Amino acid sequence: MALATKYDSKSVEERWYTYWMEHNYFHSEVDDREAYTIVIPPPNVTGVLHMGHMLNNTIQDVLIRRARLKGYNACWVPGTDHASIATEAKVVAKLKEQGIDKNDLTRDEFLEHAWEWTHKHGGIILEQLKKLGASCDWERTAFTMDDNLSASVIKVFVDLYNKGLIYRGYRMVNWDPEAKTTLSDEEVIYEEKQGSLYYLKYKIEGSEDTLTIATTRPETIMGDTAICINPNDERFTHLKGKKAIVPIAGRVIPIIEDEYVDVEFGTGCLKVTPAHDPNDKILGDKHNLEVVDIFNDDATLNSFGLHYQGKDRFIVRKEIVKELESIGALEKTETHLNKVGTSERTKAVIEPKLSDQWFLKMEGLAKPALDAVLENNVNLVPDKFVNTYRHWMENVRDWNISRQLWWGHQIPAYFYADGKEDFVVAESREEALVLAKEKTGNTFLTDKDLTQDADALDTWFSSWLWPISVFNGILEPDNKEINYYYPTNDLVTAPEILFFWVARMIIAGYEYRGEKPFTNVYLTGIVRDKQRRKMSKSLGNSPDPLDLIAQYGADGIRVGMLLSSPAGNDLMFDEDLCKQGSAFVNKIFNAFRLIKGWEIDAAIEQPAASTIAVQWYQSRFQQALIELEHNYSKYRISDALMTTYKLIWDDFCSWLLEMIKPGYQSPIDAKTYQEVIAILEDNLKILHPFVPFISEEIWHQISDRTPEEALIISNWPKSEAINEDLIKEFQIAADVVSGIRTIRKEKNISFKETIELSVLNSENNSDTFDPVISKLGNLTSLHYVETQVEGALSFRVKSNEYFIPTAGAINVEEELKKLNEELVYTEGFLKSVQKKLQNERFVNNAPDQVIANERKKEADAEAKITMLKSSLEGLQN
RNA sequence: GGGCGCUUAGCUCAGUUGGUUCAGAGCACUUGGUUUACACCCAAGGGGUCAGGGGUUCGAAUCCCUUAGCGCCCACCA
Repeated sequence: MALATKYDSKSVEERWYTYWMEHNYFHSEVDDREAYTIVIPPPNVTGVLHMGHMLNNTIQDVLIRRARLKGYNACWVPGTDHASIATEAKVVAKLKEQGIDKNDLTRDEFLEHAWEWTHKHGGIILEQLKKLGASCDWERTAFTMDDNLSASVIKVFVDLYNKGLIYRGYRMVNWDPEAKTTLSDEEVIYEEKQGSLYYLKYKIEGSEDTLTIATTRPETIMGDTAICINPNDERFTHLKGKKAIVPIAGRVIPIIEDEYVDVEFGTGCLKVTPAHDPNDKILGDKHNLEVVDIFNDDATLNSFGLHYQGKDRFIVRKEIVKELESIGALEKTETHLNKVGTSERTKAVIEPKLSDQWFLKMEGLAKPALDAVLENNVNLVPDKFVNTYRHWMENVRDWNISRQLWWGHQIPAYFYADGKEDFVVAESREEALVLAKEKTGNTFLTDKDLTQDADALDTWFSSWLWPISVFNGILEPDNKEINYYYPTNDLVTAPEILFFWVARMIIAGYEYRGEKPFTNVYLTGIVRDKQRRKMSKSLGNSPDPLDLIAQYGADGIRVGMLLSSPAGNDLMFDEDLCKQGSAFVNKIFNAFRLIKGWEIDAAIEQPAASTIAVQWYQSRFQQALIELEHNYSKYRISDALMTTYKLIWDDFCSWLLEMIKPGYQSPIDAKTYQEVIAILEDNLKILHPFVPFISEEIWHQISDRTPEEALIISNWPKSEAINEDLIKEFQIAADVVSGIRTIRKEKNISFKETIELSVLNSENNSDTFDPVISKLGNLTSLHYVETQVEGALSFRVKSNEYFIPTAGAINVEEELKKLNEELVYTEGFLKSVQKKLQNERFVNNAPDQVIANERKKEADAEAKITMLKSSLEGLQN
């Protein structure tokens, strides 16, 4: 069948993905092979594919496909995350469009909408991954709110509570007034903002004196419960024991002393608002201050805000400054650069807020997870992240795991009777009731007396169990799947979530399996645009991955993404990389077209050039195989790709195929053909992880294959002996060919015009590759001579000299100049080598190998100088 | 403020324990090439004081000190 001249990636990709699915190659079952497992970092269930996913999943697919070829039982578990705050925000927004306010719904009604949304949009991203070629075991697709995964989360919560590790605390947390939930510290982004520092005057009680404090948040004066000075500050000795009056509010508050106050900053007087600043809270606790919370949940002022009640904090800031000014309480305003915490999701400015939250004690849990990384039981790639990891784990703080959201796993704590304080924690309502009866001794308690805590758990409280829960290892800790697939092998994810997720998975792994969750963590970089800006929707600088796939083909994008993305380095994405990727795919396709087009003639003997070319390539291939092994073992995926890229493009296409290519419309001998097909098949195997589609396509074009013979489940090429000498000899031949081409170009001798080559052989080099030189140099003849050839153009490779006689006259001047330049360089080189060798300390200290090399360099240079000199003489005569 | 890391060709990056001409790769660039797989191509080229300075050593891109610039993480003074 005739091959199309253009490679049609779209139809090929659809065809083979369907074929792979139909034959269930991605599916893994427990068997007696060794397992190789990856769990996908679950994308948000309602998310869409972005460039970061593309990079991340391409890498995972490369790893999993290679493992499959290497004979492992490869299992890549896909799935999605319920992403509690992100999804809930989307659902709230969508309801708003329909004129529905979340606050008017019951929890169950809201969840119904959320599920509807999830079913509608959920899993789109997984469909998109299929376009990329991701060979996930789709039968195992998991969701963090699947029944068994949810049950796992609840079981773990109860267990940790019973171990005394989960507690309830009234703490200052990050409050997102827009989403009306708390955020973990990691979800708060600090941004530098130009703000103002306001100097406010407070009257001293019982006198006409005032004191001045500096604050960035004048609206919080309504919550002031003290003024604090440094006891060592002599400026304020007269204030000790006095009281101050809050402007506008008129409340009287104590002046306290604490060394916490920085004498240098502002005026040295600090207003203390325990409800709205973490440090003030600490001061408040220490000095037993009253806590006055002046905000509602949406950051408008409550009744403590007096006439500002109901107004937003930022509006109040402006208005209150005016009022303070009008009553003479504003001394001055200075500009001030400060860092403002904002919500990662809603961008709202975070309000520190005191509230009842659930916490997990981290210190003891973190220890084994820290050791695992420090002792290399878990490897971070690149390892520069180890320091960051250690720093965080050594300073880990308790994890606030409750969120004031509905979408997610509801906290299994049940309050009973009238109290908001008394509760039991249980996996089910029924158990809770039993426990509550026991605890209270009140056997008349009924289900109606129980109220489950309204909060949901932090999303990460389910995803930290992911490598275990997808194999149901929490609910059935001894099932055969978890025992077989766990610990998994590699995790591929972004460094941004090293602590959010990776560290916590390691913690959960040791706590619930007594074992790490994975051995290697490959941290990808962030995908940025050419100006180094992070790709984001809001900047509009992120191309749509599906458009790219349509344009360049999935294979092309995969190559493009991998071409310049060493682990941990950001990837500067540039569509030119995709062009390069699809050019590579095109190159592979055309190499196959060439081979496929050859007519075989069994009667022809194998030409000498072909015999040697094939042997040479086989050794080169083996060399590359070793290099690949090395690259993969270090997770240097882009290097592995580059090794493959150069092997195919340069060695296979530019050298091997050119060496064995029969003349125009001439047939090829059967032996060479067979050999090159075998070579091509091996090439396809190492190409497959990077370009799965075209490799499978060509594999089947070579010959008809049964489903059992598909490339995706074939075997990685075997390693064989390498003929190093042959590779070295070839390199010399290749240099000779290059030399011929250079002369042709310099002297305008067409590449089609045949020429003759004479070799003055001073070193008895092997003539193994002479047929190759003849063919690629387009020579009429190649012969060895004893003396220099006069009236010929010459060049030198190693210590041999090559002559190309020309019809026209030689430009003696030019040749002399060239020879002289070469001579000067070689003499200079020799001099430096000899200087080294004459240095006694070098000869005494350097290893023998190094000295031997220097001696060889010396000898080579001397031989070359002799040759150059005699050439010069020859020319001058 | 504390900690970590980076600076090599126009761009993105390799460079393993200091020692084979070690100063490299890919892309980009320049020049030449149209029947014979591929112009998404072939061939031949140009290009770097390895951020600056100092030191250790027979020998430094590689080790030490220092200066400058950049990045990340943590904490965060109202």
